[in-house]
Amino acid sequence: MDSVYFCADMDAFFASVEQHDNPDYMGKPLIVGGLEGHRGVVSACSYEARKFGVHSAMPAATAHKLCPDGIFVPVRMKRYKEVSDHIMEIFSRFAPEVIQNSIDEAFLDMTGTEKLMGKPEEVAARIKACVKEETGLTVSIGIGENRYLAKLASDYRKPDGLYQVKKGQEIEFIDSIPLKKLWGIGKSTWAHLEKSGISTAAQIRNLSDTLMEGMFGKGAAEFLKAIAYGKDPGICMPEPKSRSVSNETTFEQDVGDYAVLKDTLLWLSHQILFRLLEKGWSSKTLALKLRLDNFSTSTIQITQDNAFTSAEEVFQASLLLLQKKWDRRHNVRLIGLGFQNADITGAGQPSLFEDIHEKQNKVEKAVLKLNSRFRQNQMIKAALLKKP
DNA sequence: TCTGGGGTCCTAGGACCC
DNA sequence: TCTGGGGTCCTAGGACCC
Repeated sequence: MDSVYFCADMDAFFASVEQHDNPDYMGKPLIVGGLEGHRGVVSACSYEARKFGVHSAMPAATAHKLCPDGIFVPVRMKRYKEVSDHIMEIFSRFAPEVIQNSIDEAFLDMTGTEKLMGKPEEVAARIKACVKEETGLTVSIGIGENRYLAKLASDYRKPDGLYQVKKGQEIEFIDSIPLKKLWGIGKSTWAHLEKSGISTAAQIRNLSDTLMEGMFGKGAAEFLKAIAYGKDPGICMPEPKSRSVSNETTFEQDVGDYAVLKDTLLWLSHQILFRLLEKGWSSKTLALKLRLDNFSTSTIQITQDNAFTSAEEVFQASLLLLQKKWDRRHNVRLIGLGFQNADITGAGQPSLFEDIHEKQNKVEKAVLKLNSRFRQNQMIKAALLKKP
């Protein structure tokens, strides 16, 4: 039986949600994120804004220069998550297996559903109509015999696209897309390819495996070979090999004051520990990330024998890492803290003895509960306030 | 232009063990 | 005295994606 995959990818998702929620923004250049006077980048923008050259990940200042009359709004992640959950639920009505790949994108395994559901293109059209009717948003759907082709196909006719890579036309399809636009080829790989005189997928197919390996290393060579033939290089892992939880913050002005860094680490320690506990995970490895005023970035991490159990413990460890990594010669632009290699089995084995952090752990779990209730209260309050 | 925040995977080298 | 091969764990950095 032939495999059939859909990749469903929302069009300009954050910007479309904002336009839908605020009809005044419809048809206008709308930019989410990249607020004036702040350090930051554009998270998403409407197709009207793209005409000015604005795109996501663009620095705020550049976006303002290119599109001075654009409407700039802050990111409302909670709202996008709500809409995302609704859309994923819609997908699950049509597909036996839905793998969510990001907030606005999912892979649907439609293999073997044709008798029950109809031809792939017809089902895709029904999904698009359903999403449009229930959320007012458009989604582009790509269809292919593997997830990689489906992913590229979802991008092929954006926005509001529907494209199927037909059997036997995989190579032709790959060759119709500029090599540097293929998923998985970023800035560095493209620079490397160009330097090696490679600019098309056909060239990659024509080079021997040995030659490719010599130029790019085994892993990258296999990846490039796979995608040049339109094969799935492993675009989404059903079970991630490791999990992490991290928070980071970029200061509006670079910081040289140790006390400020210390305060920020205290805050970050609570954030990441709460989030870790909320998920029911545990971790023995704490990582500190620093970005200095010259934009150089480095990390340092430590692995203990036992999982971290209290924010105070995390905080103390983070201070040690900071002392090791920061020589005070440069001010700090960004500081971040994260747990690596989290144990997600929930078996986060409590130590044999009631250790000194045990009490604190209990306190923090209680605070965590309070916190989530507090958030709900805040939401309720906010909702009440909004009513005239 | 002046560069967010949250993730995942890979690589290479060192330590340590058998 | 010189020196293997494999495995695992850990670290730091890098690449890429949304």
